[in-house]
Formats: sequence, C-alpha cells, structure tokens
Amino acid sequence: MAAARGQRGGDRDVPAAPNAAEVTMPIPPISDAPMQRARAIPEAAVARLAVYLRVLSGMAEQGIVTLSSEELAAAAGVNSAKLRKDLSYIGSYGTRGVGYEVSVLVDQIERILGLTRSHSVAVVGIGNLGHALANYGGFPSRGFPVAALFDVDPDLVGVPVGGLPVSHIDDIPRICTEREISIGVIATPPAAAQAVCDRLVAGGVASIVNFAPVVLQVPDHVEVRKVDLAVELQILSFHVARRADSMNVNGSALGNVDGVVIGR
Amino acid sequence: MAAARGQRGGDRDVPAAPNAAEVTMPIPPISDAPMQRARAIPEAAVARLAVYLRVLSGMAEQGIVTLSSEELAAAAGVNSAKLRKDLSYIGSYGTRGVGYEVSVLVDQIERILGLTRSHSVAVVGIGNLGHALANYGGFPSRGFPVAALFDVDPDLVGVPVGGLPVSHIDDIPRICTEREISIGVIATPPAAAQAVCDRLVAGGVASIVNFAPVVLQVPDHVEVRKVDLAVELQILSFHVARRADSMNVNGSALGNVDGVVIGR
DNA sequence: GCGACTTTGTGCATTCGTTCACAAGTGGCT
DNA sequence: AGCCACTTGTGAACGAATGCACAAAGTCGC
Repeated sequence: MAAARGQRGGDRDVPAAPNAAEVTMPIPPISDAPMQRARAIPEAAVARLAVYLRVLSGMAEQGIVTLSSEELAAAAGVNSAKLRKDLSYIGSYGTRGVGYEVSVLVDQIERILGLTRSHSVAVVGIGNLGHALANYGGFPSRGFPVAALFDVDPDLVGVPVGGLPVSHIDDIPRICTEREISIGVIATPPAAAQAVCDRLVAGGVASIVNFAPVVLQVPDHVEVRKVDLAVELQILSFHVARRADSMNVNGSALGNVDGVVIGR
Repeated sequence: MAAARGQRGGDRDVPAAPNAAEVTMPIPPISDAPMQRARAIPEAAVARLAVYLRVLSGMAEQGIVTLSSEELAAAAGVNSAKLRKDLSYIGSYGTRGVGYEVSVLVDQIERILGLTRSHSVAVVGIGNLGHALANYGGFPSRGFPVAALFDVDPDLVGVPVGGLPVSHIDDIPRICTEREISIGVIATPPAAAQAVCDRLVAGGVASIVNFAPVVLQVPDHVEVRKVDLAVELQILSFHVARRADSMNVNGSALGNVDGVVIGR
C-alpha cells in the first residue's frame, strides 16, 4: 500500500477530503434554507471551467455581453449539454430563453476557482523551461504572481530573471514559508525533482505543478499535477499507430499478420 | 459541431503485433473472425502506459530484471489492480507467482504505443518555450526527433536553434510535407495559434500538442492535446480554495468569508 | 510429486462522467 | 393576455474507469 496516491494529472481523481463524502442526494429539502452542502464539483468539470473562463474573458474583451450555452460550447470545443451541466455545478446564473451574461459567468467562475485571492508561485529550475515560465508575461492570467525563483547553479543565484533574483534551492523551505508560496512549479531535470519536491513540501507548499518526467512521491495533503511532454507525444504516437493499423485492416486487406487478438 | 478538439472517446481495436519473437503467447483460438477489433485500450490507460514505460526504463537502467505489479504500481503512483488491468490490455506478459520481466514489458509497451517507428516533430514558435522544447535533449525519450522549427520573426529565420535552422511559418505546409512531420508542437502566442494550427493541418500534420492557451478548432481527423499551465494553476487554486473552505466550515467556524456557498 | 505460497489476470460491483431529452422559465409579438 | 420560439437546468440512461476480491497459474522447498 506504499503507493502514494499523490500524482494526479492525466486522469481525474478527487482528493478525498477527510470529511467530505457528501453524497449527492437530491433530497428535496422541505426547508428552503440553502444549506451550504458544497455539492462536489467533478474534477473534470473544474478543468473545463478554467477553459470557459478564458474563452469568456476573450469574449468580454470583444464586447460580447450575452451568449447562449450553444455558442460558448462551440467556442470552448465541448458539447453544449456538458457545458450547461458544468455551469450548473456552480449555480444558476443563466436566463432561460436568453442565455448567460458574460460578466456574471466570469465572476462566478473566478469565485469558484478561488481566483479572488492571488496565489504566489515559485519556479524551481531556471533552465530553458524555467526561464520561459518566469517570463510568462505576468504569468498566465494574472492572479498567480511569481514570487520566488530557485536553482542549484551558484552562478545563477542572485541573477535576476524576469525581474526577480534567483535563490538557491537550499533556501526553498525558508523562502517559501516567508513569502507564503502556495504553488510550486518544478522545472528541473528529472534527477533533481524529488528532492526539490521534498523541499517545497517542507516549505509548506501543498500544490505543485511538475514538469519533470518523474513520478513524485508526496504526502497525502499535497496535490501534484503533472505536465509531461513525453507522455503527450506518446499518446499521440499511439493514436497514429492505431490509425495506421486500422487502415491496413480496413483498406488493403493484407491478411492477418499474426495473432492480433488480445484478450479472450 | 464546429470540430472538436482532441481526446476521442474510447473506440476501436488494438494494433497488430509486427511479429512476436519467441513469445509464449497463449493465443486465443477463439478467433471468430467477425471483426478483429479486439478490445480497445481505454484512453486513460494509454496515458498510464507511457508512465509505466518511463518507470520501467529507469528500472532497466538500474539493472532490475523482474518486478511485481505491486512494486511497479508503487513506483508509478497507482493502484496495483489498476496497473495489472492496464497491462492486461496489451496482453499477458507476466508470470504468476513471479511478476513481470522488465525488458519484456518495455518492448511490449513500446510496441503498443507505436514507438517502434519514430515520429518527426516540428516546433512552431521559437520564443522562450520553443527554445526550451527545441533543446530538450534529443527530445523526451528519443523516438521523437525534432525535424523542423518555425517562427514568424524574419530575424530568427535561418538561425540555428539546437542545431536546426529556423524556417518561416509561411513554409509550414511545404516543409511539413517534405520532411514528413507527424507531430506539430505549437508554442506561439495565443493570437497566432489557430493560424499556425491551420497551416500544420494543411501540411498533413494530424497530431498536435498545443501549448498556447486557446481552444483550437480542427477537422475531425486531427488530434490535439493541450498543455495549459493556466488551467493547471487554476485547478490547483480551486482545490486550495476548497480546502480552505472546508476548514472554515468544519474547524474554526468563522462565518462565511465571501460567497462560499456552492450548493444549489 | 505435492502442498504451501506468491502473484497474475479478470469478473463484478461501484463510482465517476457524459449525453440525451424534456419540463420549466423567459421574452417578444400579435 | 395568450401564444410562440427559444434556452436553461436537470433527471435519468448510458458508458467509461476504478477498485475489490478471488480463481488460475505459476514457483519453491522438500
């Protein structure tokens, strides 16, 4: 049972809150008192809400005031029923027969995603990628100020990158605590990632984005999201191969090569 | 409709084995020749297989020859039952009472993921991120050679980055066709992404990894995987907020700070 | 060869997520 | 007002993914 269940990335998995378990019982409340049973929002829906938010922001800039689920769904690349359901998790802010008001949705989604507060970010590993991240214009949609940079290289320590001086990774715990870092971004080579991760955790960081191609082992209360280019490429590769195969099978029927059937 | 983004729902069969060397395959004679779309490998499992592959490669380097599902599962951060099921999708290569042979698994996973062929990659947008990608040491786990680089900036065209000269994005269709690019990586600013994507598609690229924070509209046969830092951060933000809320509610009941109620 | 022990592979129940389809509101028009 | 065209919000059906638990299949020691 050693398997730390940290790592959630490619797939979804809700972080069993110690108490949560609020079953989704549609109890028809006789009392209209809106109890705050935080109806759990499916993990997958949260990811999409972030996408809707971005699309909506773009629309707001274009001066669009109102739109229908159908329009927003098209722009976000999802099915409109799914979009409505996703939005329903955060409340009822649409008007039947009309649609949604862009500004209302933006506000509500930001609220749910916790974007009303800002979350300080630390980037560890100032190589090519780290540089890119540190300079990522004010960081993706403001609200995530980069408040610390770290690297092992002594020559890099003190050098300002994107306006912020680099610190040494040994200072991660102290500095993260001091600056109240809430999100750590690991952009180090794979070999260093686990050690860095441990230091971040020691510094009180409970949310980590990991760009290093390693599976991090973390305590239960820490959440890791991994971004893994190699995995993405391999998934694409799989589909390419599959497509090619099915073409062989369907198109030029060159007899069955060898035991293909898997599973019984 | 408006063309969907990547992520296809589970479907179709499994690729054919090129030629199993000396594998003691308990080939299922149940070949009822109707359609050999054996069982499809769930999308989620494919992503994990790529992870297992990396973990296994690391173990191979450490000289580990054999391991149990329990060990591999721990190293990959998943449940062992899930791991076994994932592996079962690609065949039965374990030995009961013993475990799996590392090299066999590596070979089989590589085969299923289509890593026996190499897939040429083109990186578009040679900014900070593009640089990082172009230099990504031989590219994540070889098998994905970077064969083309593109940017709009005329000053950048011709300049070698990571040993390869940058071309102009207007040449994307031609060059992609010439060099048989099978995977395109978009690392441009959001505003340019859709145009770049269209050019890649025109160049016959059917697999795209998109780092730009935009939802790409593509024809059905093109698969897009997006890597979106902003979304990752916002998901983490959501969980942080939720954690904070549940603590307020359960622990020190200091009234509701700001609209926290999620219920309906 | 036999029995104890280990570990795989998978049927089944369960949970999570998506999609359908429609009742319930809303605004506009006559 | 009454009707119509439109769009939301959601119950319920469906489908995918997960985790459990155990039979099957193998190894090892004697």
